[in-house]
Amino acid sequence: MKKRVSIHDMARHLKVSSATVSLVLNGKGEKNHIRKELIESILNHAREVDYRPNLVAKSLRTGKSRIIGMLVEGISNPFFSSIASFVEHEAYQAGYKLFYSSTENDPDKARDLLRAFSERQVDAYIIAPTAGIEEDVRRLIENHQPVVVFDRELKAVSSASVMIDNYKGSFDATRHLLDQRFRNIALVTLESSQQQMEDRTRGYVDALGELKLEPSVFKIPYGAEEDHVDLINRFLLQHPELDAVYFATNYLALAGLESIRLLGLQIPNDLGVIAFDDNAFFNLTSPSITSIAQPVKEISSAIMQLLREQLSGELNREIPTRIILPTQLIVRDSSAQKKKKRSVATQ
Amino acid sequence: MKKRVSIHDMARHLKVSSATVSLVLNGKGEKNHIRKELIESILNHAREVDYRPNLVAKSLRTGKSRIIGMLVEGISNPFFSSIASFVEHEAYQAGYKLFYSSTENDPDKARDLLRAFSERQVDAYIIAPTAGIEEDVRRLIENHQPVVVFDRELKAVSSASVMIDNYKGSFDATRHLLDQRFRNIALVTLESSQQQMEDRTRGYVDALGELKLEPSVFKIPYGAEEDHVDLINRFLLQHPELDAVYFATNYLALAGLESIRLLGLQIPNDLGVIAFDDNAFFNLTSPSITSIAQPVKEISSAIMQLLREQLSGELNREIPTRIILPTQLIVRDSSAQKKKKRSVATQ
DNA sequence: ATGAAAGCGCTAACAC
DNA sequence: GTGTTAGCGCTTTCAT
Repeated sequence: MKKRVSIHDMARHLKVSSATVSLVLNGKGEKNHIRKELIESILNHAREVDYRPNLVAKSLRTGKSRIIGMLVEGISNPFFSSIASFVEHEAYQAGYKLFYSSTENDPDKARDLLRAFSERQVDAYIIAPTAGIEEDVRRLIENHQPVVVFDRELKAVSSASVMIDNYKGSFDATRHLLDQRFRNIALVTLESSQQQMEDRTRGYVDALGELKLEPSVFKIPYGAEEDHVDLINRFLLQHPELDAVYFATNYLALAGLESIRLLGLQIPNDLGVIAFDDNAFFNLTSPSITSIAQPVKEISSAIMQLLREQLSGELNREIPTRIILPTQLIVRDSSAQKKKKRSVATQ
Repeated sequence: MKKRVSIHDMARHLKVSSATVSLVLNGKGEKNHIRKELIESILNHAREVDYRPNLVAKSLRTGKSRIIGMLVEGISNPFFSSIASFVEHEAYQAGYKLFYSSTENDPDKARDLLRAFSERQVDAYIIAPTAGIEEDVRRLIENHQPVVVFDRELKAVSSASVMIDNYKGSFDATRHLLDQRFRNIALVTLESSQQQMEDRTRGYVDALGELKLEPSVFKIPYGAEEDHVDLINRFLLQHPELDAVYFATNYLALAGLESIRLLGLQIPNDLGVIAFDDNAFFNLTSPSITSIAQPVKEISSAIMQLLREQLSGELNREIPTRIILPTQLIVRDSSAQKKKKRSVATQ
């Protein structure tokens, strides 16, 4: 194994001091009035021996790592993986590497990963928080670490954050179903106290409330993804009066569509469908699926913008910035206007 | 900002040496005959002040980081994100963190990331290689770094690797279409010299060859995803003789299905469809889509197994292990037997 | 215009 | 049983 060459090895070889080499390699040669030719020869030699700085040593010395740590719920969730992908791209341009990891909604794992990031001296944190890590995030902020929270509000922690307007998105979606003459609309959501899920539920309830309709909320326990289809099957069978279903998040929609297929129900005639979170495939199913799209790209840019402000230290205000982005209703065939017949029958 | 407490701070406070603290904190107190009560009080104090070791310093000292670096093509590709997710889980159990990053199939970015990993002293590498980084990977292996390559062979570099049998998977898929009486089958693939794509093409060509049928391969330039649909549209319009299409990778299938929808073609009567890489949605489209599934979970386990062998240093053989996993053909409606009429008409 | 030296926080060999 | 010490590779101030 060729031993890694260090700055000292090169200094020795060139008969200069390691300080000189360090300065030159960091582009501070000019500024420190080092001879042009010396600069040249140091640069050349470094190239020759394929010098690779040891960034661990550098980090230890400078306290910086040029790494951003990102915590998401699950990287296999397309919403998070596409955000990660956009943010990574922008971070890369700004000279940062992005390291992401999944919490699987487990506060212990989340805490553990946060700790791992902190122990590795990441320069900033992007967090889709899971309930129960309020204290840990608060501590980061108190210690003046750059932090941006997204997707879910962390109640009782005041941080820079990028959210979408879950309430309005949900209200509009429900409203759209009502406009299309659906009247018995169920919401299938997660049994979880996540703020964004509560906002979506409120939006749904309020939209129904305007027409004095009763909500019908089905809460699915978090985890146990393999049971989702069964649970939804059972729910739909127990509620033949329903004429539309609104799925509050992407994987519930997936399970729900599977369930509807298994039960042999026709969309939208037997059951209208709308889903929170758009998906490339919603355009390809028959019928295509109406959805509430989150502005993934805008969310990513907003995250990086808030992060850059903090990293550059420009930001000194005590009130952290909060960016709230609108969702977009994408109307497709699964919410096509109900035929009169059944609509009347079920009233 | 509460200053981070170091091992020295604690040593000073407890009036012992930092070495003692270090030993105790690393669980080597017993072994080094340190008094039970001293151990206790050190542990207690550490808890009290919420001591967080600086792993950067630790890494610098030990040369280890307990980090595995993983390079994938794009984390927003469900194939890679689900592998990442499984590997992360297993790595976590083994006490390693997984940091992943996307190459976007750009050799420069790949090299850059590999370098970033190496500069950060990662303990092992998992690489879905892009063409052009042979040298860099070879160098890692020469330097006795644990490396596992997956998804794509790196010609001319001998490394531990986990592959799937692309040739056979592709052969079987084509064979299946032939068995279903399709005769004019096009392959839509990427214009790329990636080994796995070539293997898939060979499988397709050979299966057709058995019936002395001519292949029809359409190669799409890499990148420019927004043009994929257009390109496929044009290809399909120029080849009305086709009765089936085989998409060589997941996002091509996505674009292809979109194109078929836009052209108003009926699957499978106008056009049979089969796709490499399964997807949760293939079950939900109408008709459902026949696919060749990669054993994602098995691939992930195999990767970690090979990595563990190398990390534990058990493995001294010169011939690196190569694991090849089978694919699975999942027959759905998009490849349902062709009706006689058109099949005859097009001959 | 360049070098010497201190030190980032931690570990491990060796003293005592 | 516990402390001393010497670095890991790098940056940066200060001296020359």
